Amino acid sequence: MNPLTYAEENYLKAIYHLSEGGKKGVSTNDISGEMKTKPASVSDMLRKLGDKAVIEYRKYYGVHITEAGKKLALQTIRKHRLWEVFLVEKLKFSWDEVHEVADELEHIKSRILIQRLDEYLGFPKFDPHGDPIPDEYGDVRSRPRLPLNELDLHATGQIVAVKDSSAAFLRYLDKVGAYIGARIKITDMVEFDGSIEILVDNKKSIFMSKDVAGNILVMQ
Amino acid sequence: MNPLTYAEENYLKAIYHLSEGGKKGVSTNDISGEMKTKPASVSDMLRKLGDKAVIEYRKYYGVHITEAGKKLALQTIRKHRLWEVFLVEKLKFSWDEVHEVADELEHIKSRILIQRLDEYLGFPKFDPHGDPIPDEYGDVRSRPRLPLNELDLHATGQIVAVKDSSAAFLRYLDKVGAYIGARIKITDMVEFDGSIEILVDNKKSIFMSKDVAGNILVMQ
DNA sequence: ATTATTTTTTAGTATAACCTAAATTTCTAT
DNA sequence: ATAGAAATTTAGGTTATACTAAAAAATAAT
Repeated sequence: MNPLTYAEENYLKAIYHLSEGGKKGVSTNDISGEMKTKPASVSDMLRKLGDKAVIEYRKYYGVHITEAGKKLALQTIRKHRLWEVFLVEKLKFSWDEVHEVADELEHIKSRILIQRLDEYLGFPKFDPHGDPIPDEYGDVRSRPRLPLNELDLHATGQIVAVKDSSAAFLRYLDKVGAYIGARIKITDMVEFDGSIEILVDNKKSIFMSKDVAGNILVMQ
Repeated sequence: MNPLTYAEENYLKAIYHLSEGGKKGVSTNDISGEMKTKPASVSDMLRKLGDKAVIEYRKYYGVHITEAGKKLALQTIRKHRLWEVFLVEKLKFSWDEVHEVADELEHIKSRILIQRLDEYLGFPKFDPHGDPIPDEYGDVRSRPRLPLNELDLHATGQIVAVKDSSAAFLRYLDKVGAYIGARIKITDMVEFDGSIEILVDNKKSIFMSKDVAGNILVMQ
C-alpha cells in the first residue's frame, strides 16, 4: 500500500499512544480528543486506516492497531524522539520547547537521514523526557519504572522519565530542580494528601504534591 | 494574510528562481516545467498567490514577484540552504544527496529552530554548492563570480559555486576532483570546442568540456 | 424492557492541490 | 492583416482532510 500521509501518520501515532497499556479498543471520541478534530472526521480517517490495514476497525466498537500499524507508528515515534534529542543536545532547546517542532520534523521521509542522525547523536536510547527511542526495527528497550508517588518512605531511586510532558509541567520541574537522571530519596510523606518530600542528589530538598509525583517516573 | 502552504511556498520559490537575472515576467509554462505540474494547475496557483499579494499576476502575461513575495521566498531558500549545510557538515551527506531532504526540511515552520541551527552551524554564508545563504531579513551577500568557460588561458581563480547542482553533475565533479574552494588555473584551451584543461591546487590536472566548465562558477 | 443519553457514523459541504478537456487569448509567420 | 500555432485560462472532476447536521447504533437509567 502507499505510504501514509502526514495526517494518517499523526492519527496512527495517536492511536498507538492511546492503545498503550490496555488492550481494549480505542474509541473514536478518545482519538477525536487527542487529535483535536471532530468525531466525524475521525470516522472518516478510521475507514482509510482500516483500508490500509494499519488498524482493525469494527464500526461502533473502536479500533485496534495491527502489527503493521505498530511498526509504522514506532517509526514515527523513533523519528520524533531522535529529533527531540537533536534539538535539546545540539541546538540547546529546553525540554519543554521541543514538542511542536519535533511533531513537524517526525514526518520527514528520508530513511538515511534518520540513520545518520541516530549515528550523529551517538545512538541515544532515550529522549529528553526519558521515553525510550525505538530502534530501526521498532524494538523498544524500555526500563522498568514506576510513578514516584508509589515509592515507600525512605526509598531511593533515579528519575528516568516524565508521564506528563507538557511545557507547563516541564518548566515546573526545571524550576524546582528535578531532572531526568537525578538520584532521589523519599524523605517525608504526608498521609493526608499523599504529598511527599524528596532529596535530590543528596543535596536539594523538594516538596511536591501527589499529582506531581504521579507524573514523575523512577527506576529503583 | 495566512501563512503560505507547502505548495504555495514551493511555487513561490520556483518563481523566485525563475525571476533571477531577467526582470521579465515568469511564464506559466516555465513554472509548470519547474514544478512538474500542468499549466492549468499553475494558473490555479497563480490566482491564489496573487490573492496573497506575493506575486503580481496579470493574466496571460506571466508574473512578477512582489517585495513581500521575495522576502518569503528568501526565507525558504535560507532554510533550505542552512539544512543543506547541516546535512553535509554534520550528518556527512555528500553534496549530491542533500536536495530532496532539504526540500522537505525547508518547510519546517519554527523561527527559533532556524536561528539556533544557524548559530549551531557557525552562521555559514554559503551552502555546499556555493550558493549564498540569505540572512534573517532576506539580505543576500553574493560573491562576484563567473562561469569557468569565460576565463582566459592561464587565468587563475577559485571555484566558488556550481550552476547545475544535479546529483549527476556533482558526482562527476567529485570523481574528477573538483570542489568548492579549489584554486584553479587554466592550463590549456581547445579553440575548436571550447573544452579546457585546468590545474587544481597546483597538483591535479583536469580536462573538461565547455559544457562542464560553464556550470562551474569561479571567483578571480 | 423500554426510554433516554451518549457515541458513532453517514450525508452533505468546503478548501487545497492536482488533473483533463475545452475555450480563449496571445504570438508568429506569411 | 490574418490564419494557424502556442500559451494560457476556464470549466469541471478527483482525492485528502476537515467541518456541521442528521441519522443510527450502543449504552445507561429507570
